[in-house]
Amino acid sequence: MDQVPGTPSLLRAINDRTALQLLSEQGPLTRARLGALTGLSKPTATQLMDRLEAAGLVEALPGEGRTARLYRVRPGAAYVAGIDVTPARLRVRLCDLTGEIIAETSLATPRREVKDAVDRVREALTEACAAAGITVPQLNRVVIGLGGAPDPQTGRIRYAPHLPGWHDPNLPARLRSELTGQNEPDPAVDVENDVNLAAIAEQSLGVTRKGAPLECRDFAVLWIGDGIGAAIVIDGRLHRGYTGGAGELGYMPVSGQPLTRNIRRNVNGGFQSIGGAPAVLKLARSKGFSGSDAATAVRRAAEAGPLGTPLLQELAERLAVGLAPLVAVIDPELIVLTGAMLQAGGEPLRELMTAALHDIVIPRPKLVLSELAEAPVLAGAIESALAQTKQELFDNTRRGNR
Amino acid sequence: MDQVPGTPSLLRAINDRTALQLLSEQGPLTRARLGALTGLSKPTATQLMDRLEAAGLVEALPGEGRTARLYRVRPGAAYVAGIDVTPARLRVRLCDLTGEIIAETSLATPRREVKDAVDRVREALTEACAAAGITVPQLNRVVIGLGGAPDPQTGRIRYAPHLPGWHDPNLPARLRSELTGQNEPDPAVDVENDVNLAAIAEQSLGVTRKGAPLECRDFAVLWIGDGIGAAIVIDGRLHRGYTGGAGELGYMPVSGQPLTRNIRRNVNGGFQSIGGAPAVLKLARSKGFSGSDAATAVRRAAEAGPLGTPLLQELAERLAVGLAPLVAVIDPELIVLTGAMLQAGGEPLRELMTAALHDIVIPRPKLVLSELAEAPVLAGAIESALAQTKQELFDNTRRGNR
DNA sequence: CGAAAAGTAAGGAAACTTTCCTTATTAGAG
DNA sequence: CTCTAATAAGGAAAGTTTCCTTACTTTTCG
Repeated sequence: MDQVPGTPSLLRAINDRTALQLLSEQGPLTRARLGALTGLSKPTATQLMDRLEAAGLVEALPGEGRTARLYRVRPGAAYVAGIDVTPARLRVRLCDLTGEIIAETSLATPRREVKDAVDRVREALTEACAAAGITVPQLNRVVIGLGGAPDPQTGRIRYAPHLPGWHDPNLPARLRSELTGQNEPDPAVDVENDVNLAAIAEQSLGVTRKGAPLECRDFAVLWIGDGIGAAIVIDGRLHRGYTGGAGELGYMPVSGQPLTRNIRRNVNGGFQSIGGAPAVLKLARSKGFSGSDAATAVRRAAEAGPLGTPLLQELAERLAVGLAPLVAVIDPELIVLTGAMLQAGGEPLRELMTAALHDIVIPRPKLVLSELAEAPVLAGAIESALAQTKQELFDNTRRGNR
Repeated sequence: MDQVPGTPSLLRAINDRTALQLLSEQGPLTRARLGALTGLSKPTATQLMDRLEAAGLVEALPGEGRTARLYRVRPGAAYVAGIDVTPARLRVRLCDLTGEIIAETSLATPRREVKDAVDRVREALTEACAAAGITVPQLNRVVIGLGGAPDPQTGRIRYAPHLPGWHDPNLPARLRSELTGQNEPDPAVDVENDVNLAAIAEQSLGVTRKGAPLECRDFAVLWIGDGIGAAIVIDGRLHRGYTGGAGELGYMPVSGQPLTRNIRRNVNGGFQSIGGAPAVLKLARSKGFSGSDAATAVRRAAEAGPLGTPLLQELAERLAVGLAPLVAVIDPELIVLTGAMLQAGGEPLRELMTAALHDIVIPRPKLVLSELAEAPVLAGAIESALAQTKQELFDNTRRGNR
């Protein structure tokens, strides 16, 4: 039920909101242009800008004399951080409200030392903030991506046996309260599955973004790197699932493999036992391709022309078998392929996978390679943090001015 | 982007809309009560009622003198029809705008006579309308449910080999233009998958409805009767998939079965070859239960106590194998079981399925039997038609009064 | 110098709120 | 049983908020 009555002040809230949205999407705008885009009249647009400027969310670009003044979102109105957690290290990226990167650092995980996750996050953030010339309490939101899925009910992180130090059941609460000193504001902290963040990145910056030739609001992302995972976007929104486990295909039973029972105890079986890195590395060796890891071996096969086809064909068929249930269940318009192994397989693997998939299920989604070569998880974390932050700033403006 | 500028008349549209929503959800209301529910003041609520009454959408209940007048949605402001298409017959239900059933008829399909689908729909609707004392052009919307999936792009019906006469590629267009005479308005016609309609019925009237103990906005419906199908509701909205094939699990490859290639030619294999009616009937016979159809055999097993357990256990394990990919992909909060065979299996089968499913996938959704014993597809068709019709009436009011 | 664009001011329209008044019903006291 | 006071409904008038239109001034640029 809409508890919000349609009172006139609701209008201003709506208009302020769309104005800020437009400013952050389309860059600097004049008052007149903003009026045209929102559908509001010139005087109203002026009032609106004055309000937003007074609230500190918007600033005028320095202009000479009485030329049309350009306004933009004030970069320093908020800062956000994205963190990509892998077993080897924590990568941190800091951005201002416009999405400009203001610092990027990396904190390696020392061998054999299992440090508390909260301490490591604090350390990493402090270092990055120092590099950017701001402080941790100035951050509005921190989004942490990792190879696991936080349960929305409990906050506990599941599916992440490879990340020691991240299984404290109070982790979400502690991250929200122990990052800063006593009297300083705490940034909001979200923990999110890394593949989900990659999907957010695809939707705001990648192949499915607005305006791209493959723009779409219903798609899946298949990530195969060290692990296997999928993310699902439905109607433009990420679908996490009730326990946060949507798209966790690694343990899903697949055709051609014997059924694994007592799944919570058995770590083998399911899709990962035919498509996971160890299985693929073994397959590659049996087909005559070697490498230190599966992605390397696959890359060699993809670059070997016809010689690599037997390996790629077998791999494509295995992956299609894992993708088939996803296609039958949600019938996506598009599946974006990413992660080290799929990137390594490149176009040859993509083509073979498409053919193999279309042979075993009835819907025929397009398969495309991700174009986000560089740090999709970090990019998604930043996008997610910015989206949330903007939302909050809009709402605060509204409340403050009522 | 919101192209609608936040002009004051937008407010009235919003308020009119929520008012009608409240009236149709909560039954007759006084002006004062409506004001309280919407958060609007008394005078505004009065104006609003006057507008809606003038537009013919609302009427005052006859009241004596100066007691508080009760207003309700005017039943005759719109009529809708739902049709459940099965190979044996067409069932038609007619309702007024308040959802009251005003007629219900059935049209048997003559043997060996493949009549055009449009003709049969027209015939069925004409008969039902005559019984209700209205005419076909008075219908605002007709929703047709059948065991197949219309492709949203093309409108063609797929996955429905059992319905001859329904494969005309122009069917959607013809249904929209050939049901009435030349100068009469045509009702809007939607063709929808029957399991999807059952899911809509669950959400508005069944176990997941608002206020029910198991209310939820993310769930799946598993339907096993003559065929196998699933429907997926995410964030309260039905997910149909890009080609309309979401939840078509029948042809999905499953663990323990050999992979079926060239799926568009081969009609065997996949989930239906272990969980479909013929396979289950065969299984039942091998376990000593007979019956004219699979549901009957399963019912006997469910009523046989421990004697039936071997059959039910095997059946539960098969169905769990088919459900596992759905759970791994979307991680629903709840799965509603319905359709003749699952209803026949009842609580014993549900329990065994729950245990079998929890043994092979990590998320543990609740499995519940549908409580909609009577014609869920028809109920869903009516609900769907009413929802759409209300939407349209609201918008018309807005436009008309602007 | 004149036209176009940007900013500003004033008056008006649409929607909602608050406040007050009248009228009818209802409950309780005599 | 009758009268009176409280309560609730309906309605009218005045005031707010938000936006729009129109008209005017200032500045830039051809």
